Amino acid sequence: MLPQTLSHHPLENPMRWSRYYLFTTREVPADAEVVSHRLMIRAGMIKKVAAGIYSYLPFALRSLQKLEGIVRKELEKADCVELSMPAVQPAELWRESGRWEQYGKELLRIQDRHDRDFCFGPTHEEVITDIVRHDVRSYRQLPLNLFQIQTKFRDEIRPRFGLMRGREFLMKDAYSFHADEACLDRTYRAMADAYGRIFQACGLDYVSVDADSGTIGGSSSHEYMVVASTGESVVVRCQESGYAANVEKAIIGPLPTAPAEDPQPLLEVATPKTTAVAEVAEFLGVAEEKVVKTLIYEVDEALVAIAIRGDREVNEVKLKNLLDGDVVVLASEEKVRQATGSPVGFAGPIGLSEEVRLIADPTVRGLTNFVCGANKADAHFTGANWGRDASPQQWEDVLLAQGGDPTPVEGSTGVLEQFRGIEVGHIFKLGTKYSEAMNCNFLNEEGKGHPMAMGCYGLGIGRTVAAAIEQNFDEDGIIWPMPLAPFQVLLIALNPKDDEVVRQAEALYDQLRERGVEVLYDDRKGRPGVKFKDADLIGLPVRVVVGAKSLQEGKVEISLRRDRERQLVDVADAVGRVQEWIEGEAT
RNA sequence: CGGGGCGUAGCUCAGCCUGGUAGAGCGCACGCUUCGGGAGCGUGAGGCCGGAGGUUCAAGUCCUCUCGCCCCGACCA
Repeated sequence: MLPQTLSHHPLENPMRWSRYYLFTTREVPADAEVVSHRLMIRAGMIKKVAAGIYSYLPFALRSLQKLEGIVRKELEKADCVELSMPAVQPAELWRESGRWEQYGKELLRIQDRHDRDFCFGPTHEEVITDIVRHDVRSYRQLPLNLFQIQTKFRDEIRPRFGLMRGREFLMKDAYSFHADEACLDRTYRAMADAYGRIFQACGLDYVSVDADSGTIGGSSSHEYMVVASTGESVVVRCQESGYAANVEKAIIGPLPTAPAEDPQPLLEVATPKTTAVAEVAEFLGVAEEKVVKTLIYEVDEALVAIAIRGDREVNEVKLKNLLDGDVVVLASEEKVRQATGSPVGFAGPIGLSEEVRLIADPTVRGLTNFVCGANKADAHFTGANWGRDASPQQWEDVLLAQGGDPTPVEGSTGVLEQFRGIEVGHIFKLGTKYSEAMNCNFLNEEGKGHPMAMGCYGLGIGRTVAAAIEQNFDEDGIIWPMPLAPFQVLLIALNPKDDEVVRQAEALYDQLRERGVEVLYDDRKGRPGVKFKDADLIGLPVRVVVGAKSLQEGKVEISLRRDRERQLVDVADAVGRVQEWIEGEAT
């Protein structure tokens, strides 16, 4: 998308609703589940073309462009320079980085007329690295930081929630190149600051969290989460210690453990048909924390047993990173039988098949006389103890953190709270992963070649606008934060058949435009009720109503969408008051 | 990819079990009344019932296949 300015000469840009392309609806398809999706459809912002693929109608486009403007301004402050790369990319580059094979089905692969392979870019590390390696030779040219705002495509397994998880989506992506890690660290921090300013400027309640770096790879990574109950990500945070992380990544402080007991003999007890931890615990009259749950995972071809406290869950992202497997899934019934010699539900760390690697989570380390499956149908052990009865090959943290857990920050007694968020930004330190694979090198002071250190910084444009709605709405519609509002003001001619109403409304319209106010003028020949309902639905921050009744006293009514408290002001004062309010709402 | 569901008017959906004249609400057009919180009455336009095969005297309805979409689970800005 090319840069566009919203500060056109006002009089050249008449925005009369009767001539504008904005069609609201009362009804919404049953599958629009989340608020932002429903409201964007009802407010005539987006139109689905195919699964996960939308047209941005004019009203939505203005909001997207507002956000783009904020992003540009803040990135330029961070010395980040805009460019634009192609959406369609040759397979050749992706083969060079190794991702043509790695990326999987999410990468939309296409062929041209000569049967040459291309993909529709889901991200642009390869292209940018290719550009930079040709132009940059010397450390003197570094660091560099480049960004674009562009349409990307990821062939998501399951697109949903409108713009929140489309297949085609608008993203700002930036890439930085450095002579050393220290320089990368500085830019990474500068970008983190810029992101903070961007989300703050949008009026969003957000939090930045430690994140897993996923398929993009690299060392350090942070996500920016907009707090929303409909978010698809789960986040934990400790206000006291300042720790915040995606649960995929989150670590916790040591959990309190029961005091060690004198060892008891290992005893096999009959536990007919009790497979779930809760059942076992109740049947044997022990706490769930004293049960060691053992899960059998298939990692590529191998089998791995994971021992974890009975009342807790395994974090499969951590597990996947730990085992470095392409596919990590819970084992099939058949494989479980192979590993344990018993049906699902009776696995335990004692007496597993030789070929199964046992990994135990620290949550079970301090347990004495614990309960676990006996690797035998309808049987469990009591009085089990590490060392004497079983010894894991590895102790590794594979715990899924949850609210109420202690913060991992040493010296703090803080507790994690858990909430949901929408991931609107993600920044990574890539290191030299791509520069090495693709020979993106520079010469240092000694004239020696080195791969450049890289960072990459994504920000979902469409998703952020959706998140803004997700965070700012009521039962009647959207409540735009001023910085992202498609227009600042909605001016309504309430009785379009009344000549005086029209005359005054037109005059106000001209005056507002002359002062550079972004105003949508509802000049439609509709009934008042319809206009009010539409006004609430589309949610522009400031509303000005010119109606026959108040006009008889020389007044017009102004209100904010946020609180809808109406004030009558003299016609002559209206424009000034509106401008004051716009200033006040500008966050 | 596994499991479930849906394709009928511009939109949201009924009708399908139990085969026999194509429906409702909203929207749209026209008229009269109404006119500061999605008006009332009347009239009207609008459909290859996703597509292809089959069963049947007869298929929106039953069967098979296909395409598309959606929901629940494994991916990510």
